[in-house]
Amino acid sequence: MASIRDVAKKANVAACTVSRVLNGSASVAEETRQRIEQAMKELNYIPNELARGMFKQRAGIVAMLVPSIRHPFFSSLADQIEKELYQQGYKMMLCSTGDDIAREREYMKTFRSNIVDGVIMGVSNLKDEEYEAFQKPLVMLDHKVNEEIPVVVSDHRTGGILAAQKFLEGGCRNIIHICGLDAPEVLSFQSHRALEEILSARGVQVKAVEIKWSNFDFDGYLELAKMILEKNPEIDGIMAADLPAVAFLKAARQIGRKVPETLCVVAYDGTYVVDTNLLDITTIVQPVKEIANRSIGVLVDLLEGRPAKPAMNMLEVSLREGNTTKSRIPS
Amino acid sequence: MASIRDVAKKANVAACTVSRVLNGSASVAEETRQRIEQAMKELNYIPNELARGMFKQRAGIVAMLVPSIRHPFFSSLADQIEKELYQQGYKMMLCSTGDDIAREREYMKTFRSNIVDGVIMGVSNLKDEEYEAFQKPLVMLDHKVNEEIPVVVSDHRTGGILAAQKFLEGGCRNIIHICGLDAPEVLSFQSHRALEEILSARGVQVKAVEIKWSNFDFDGYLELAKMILEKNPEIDGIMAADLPAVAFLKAARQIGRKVPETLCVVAYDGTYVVDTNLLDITTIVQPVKEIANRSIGVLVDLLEGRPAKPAMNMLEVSLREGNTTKSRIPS
DNA sequence: TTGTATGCGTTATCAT
DNA sequence: ATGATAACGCATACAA
Repeated sequence: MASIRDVAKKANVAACTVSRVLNGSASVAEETRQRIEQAMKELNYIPNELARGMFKQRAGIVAMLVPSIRHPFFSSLADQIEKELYQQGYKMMLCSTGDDIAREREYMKTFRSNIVDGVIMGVSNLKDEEYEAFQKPLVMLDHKVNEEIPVVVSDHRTGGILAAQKFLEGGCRNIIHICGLDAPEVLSFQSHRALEEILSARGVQVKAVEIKWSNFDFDGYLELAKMILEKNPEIDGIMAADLPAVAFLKAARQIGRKVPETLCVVAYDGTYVVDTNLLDITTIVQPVKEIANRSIGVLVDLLEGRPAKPAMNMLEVSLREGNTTKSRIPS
Repeated sequence: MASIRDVAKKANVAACTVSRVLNGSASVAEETRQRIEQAMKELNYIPNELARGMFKQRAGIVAMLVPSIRHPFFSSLADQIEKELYQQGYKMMLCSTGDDIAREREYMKTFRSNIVDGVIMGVSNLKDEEYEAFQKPLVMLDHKVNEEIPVVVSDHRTGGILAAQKFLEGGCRNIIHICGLDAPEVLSFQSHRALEEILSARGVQVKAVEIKWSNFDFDGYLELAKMILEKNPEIDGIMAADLPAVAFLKAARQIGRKVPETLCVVAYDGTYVVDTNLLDITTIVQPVKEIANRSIGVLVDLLEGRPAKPAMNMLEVSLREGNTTKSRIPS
């Protein structure tokens, strides 16, 4: 690999002059510039970004950590984030933890070692102190650590409210919500709070069933769904992320439960998994594009030392009405 | 950020002694080691990988370039590749081109600048010379440049043969194959060759319709499918990647075409998009895990200077039989 | 066992 | 307009 000094030698100048041509950082005589550009071409020279990064204390890379790259929500989000980063002149390093705490911790350690400039955390199973001890710009998704670290999150409370209304309209009495872990800092759990608040006030039963996102095994979801529906015939409403929601629809069909007549299903996320389904699924849609845009906006501001925006960034969800829920109670 | 010299100062030793403790590269007195480890802890020291990489001429990062991170096939593959890389001690940098040639070229340039050690090319729209001029280990997916650059590819010819058999069994007479571009170096086109060879020998019409992978817009696929089915009522067989295949199934249902009675559909890839469908879709399955394993095996061998394996790595596809095709011609 | 000197490739500062 | 020098943080060869 040709270095800047090889180019300098070939063009009969000092290395720093080559550097000046490279960066346009100072005026160089036209004739000298030509010689240097010629030499760069002949040597097929490309600057070493490692050395550059070392000098500038900046790698030009942002890491994103997710539970699974395959997961449709995270792959859609990562796709958008990469696009945003590209526009801002950064590269993305996408890593996945498989929801394994040790791997998350290990990656966080790697990220501190100057290989990346900042991190988007799409997974967060460590203790708050560990995020607070991270000494670089960090943006958390769906997880509030404290008042300092920026967080980008969908308005899950509204998501829960919208879903609750659908269940009420459908006259449902026994709801199961397939969801993530319950912890005060896990903001997506707000959807469950809202659901429960509204529905139990109307005497509707709501039960949470916790699963891990990274157990991203559709057949497993399908078995779970079948088991739940068979063991609990009184269940008449399901809220779940796109993938488990689809699993319930498939399970319902297999055991002969009619949707939406005897079972209402609301999917949560709105990835292409709902689009590709033959049914038109009622869905709470997270604004993936806006999440990506806001996350990178906040992170790049931090990276480039611009004034900080508010730490809490909440974005609107929307309801897409399909026919896996009933619009009105038949009277 | 504490540097190795800060640690050295605190522990009253020279920097190289700290380095020795870090790497276990030479014996250090037990008491000295303790002092150093203590100092590292107190300073919350983490080695600077940029500096390390600069010295070692190695970044510990492998790039993967794909047309779209969202695409279920590529996100599944990227997920596996990341796992394989992690096991081998490398990080992955995942980038997408949106099938834009300029972006692919730009990324290739970035990848040469010592920021990554090698590249997995999941997209390849440049001229062969550009890949040949790349001076680092490269593994191409589905694309043969020459006899030197390693390529990992599914046995698409067999894929085409398996599909052709299904169409023959179903008595289909007019097939449409939704596929990528036709070029000698694009190996996935072999499936089309095989399909045509076998079917036209039996007097079955086969027509190729080219689409771009990155136009990853399900509604667009759906419109296309509806248009094709309505304008060509004689069509009785479809082969397409998972996503467009599902679009055809949805379109068929919308315009009242019966599957598999009057329309057979074979999906190609076998991502979870077919799993999540309510129908049981006949599918040619690419061995994603094996592709990832072989790709990284070959690449890491190159990176670590081990003897090169054969350049051509072809992996077996399999048929998963569903009920979007007929098993026997009703006589 | 430990320390000194040097280089990896780049760029900023200061000098000419 | 151009060059010499030093520094970024680390790891090696060599010396002590």
